[in-house]
Amino acid sequence: MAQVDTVTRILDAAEELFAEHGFAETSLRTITTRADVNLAAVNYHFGSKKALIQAVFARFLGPFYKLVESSLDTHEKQHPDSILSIEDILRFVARAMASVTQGDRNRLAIFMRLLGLAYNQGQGHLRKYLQTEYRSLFRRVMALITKATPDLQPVERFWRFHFMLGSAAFTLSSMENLRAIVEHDFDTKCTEEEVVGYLLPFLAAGIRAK
Amino acid sequence: MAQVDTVTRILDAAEELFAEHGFAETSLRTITTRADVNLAAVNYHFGSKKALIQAVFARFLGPFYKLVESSLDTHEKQHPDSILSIEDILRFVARAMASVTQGDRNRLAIFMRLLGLAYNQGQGHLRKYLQTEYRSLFRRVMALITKATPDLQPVERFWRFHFMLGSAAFTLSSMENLRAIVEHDFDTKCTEEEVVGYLLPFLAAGIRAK
DNA sequence: TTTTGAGTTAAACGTATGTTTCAAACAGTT
DNA sequence: AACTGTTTGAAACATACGTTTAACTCAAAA
Repeated sequence: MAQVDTVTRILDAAEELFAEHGFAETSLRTITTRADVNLAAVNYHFGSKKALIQAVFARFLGPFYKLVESSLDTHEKQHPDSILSIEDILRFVARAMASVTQGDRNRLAIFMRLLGLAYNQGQGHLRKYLQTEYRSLFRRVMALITKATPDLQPVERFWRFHFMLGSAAFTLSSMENLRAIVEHDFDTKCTEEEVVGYLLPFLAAGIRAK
Repeated sequence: MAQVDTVTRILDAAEELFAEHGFAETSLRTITTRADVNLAAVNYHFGSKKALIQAVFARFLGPFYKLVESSLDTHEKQHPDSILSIEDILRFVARAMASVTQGDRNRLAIFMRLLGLAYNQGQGHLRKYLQTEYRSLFRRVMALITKATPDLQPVERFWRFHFMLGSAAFTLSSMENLRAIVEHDFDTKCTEEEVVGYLLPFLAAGIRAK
């Protein structure tokens, strides 16, 4: 075993490069060079490029999944019959995300960009993967949102959920660029937390519209 | 000159295929085969694949830009001192978009996908092209939004604007996929207009939050 | 000490890509 | 009909890609 696990080094490099350039635009040679690892290592450890992409995802989504689940579990035990507001739900998710990406500032942006890419890039094998692996979490959150918005038609709720997802994925994934613009145009710096602080009320008001 | 202009046939094919599979995943051979045109035609007429992508984009951008500008011009002449509501502004933009894409689903999707890519693909060639080409229109729309939301802090308005942009870009660019899910999960079909009809109130409520 | 097996390495493989070439076909003009 | 500039066509080119191969390393087991 090397100083740092070869598998980990590959995942770290792939994570950054995928978020920066997209999947198809990032070659295994670029990844293995950045990871300082032999080209064949990817196919040896992961089997294929597709599998590597999924592994990059799994490394985020696994902990994220468990964190949301467990925090919802403990909350439901402590407050068995409470109905969470939209803001509460979003805070649960945001807290899990912040916790998973903690340590690396760029990691939230990377996570979101990967999510965005997964949704509308490639021939959808990632979306399929996401939907089958994380269906139960999706359903659970969706059920909470349903309780929080009882007057909404199911189809419209579905769309509004994805409007929220889109806002978050798009904005947070290009947060660096946008923050640079803010600094240039308004002479102000925005922390990551501030942006999320702006985002959540926007989302909550949107899903409650009319 | 052929039955239908070679250049047009290439653009049509590229448009569809880009929207369906993304840019890197669509080869010139696939495009030229679909367009029933010789492989070399792309490099002859456009110079390179990059230039083709920009040309596909320009075909939307030009008319869209002019349409928004002119419809805002005529409105301002007819109602010189009126203040547009957020809904009004969004409707202006949506109407121009619908008019440019003229009912073709894929065209709206690719327009949005290009927009999204141009925005957060760091050093992409599309980004510069978009920013120089779009700047004055962006400023004009932003000024209208400012008048419609006088109580908002400039920085927060900036972010909310991009939250809106994100919702639209993300959702509409993966509309095909999402509509398929809706059809499967809710046994209902959604027209493009219905989705936009869901979207606008969401955005308006979001930017007016609190 | 020998054997074993997972891990690494450099090189090669086959394929697909964007681009270039240059001759042929074409349309318009003289 | 002959000429001219533009467009098309089939083929080749150079390169980059994901993947595979086979020789090698080296620590731990036998």
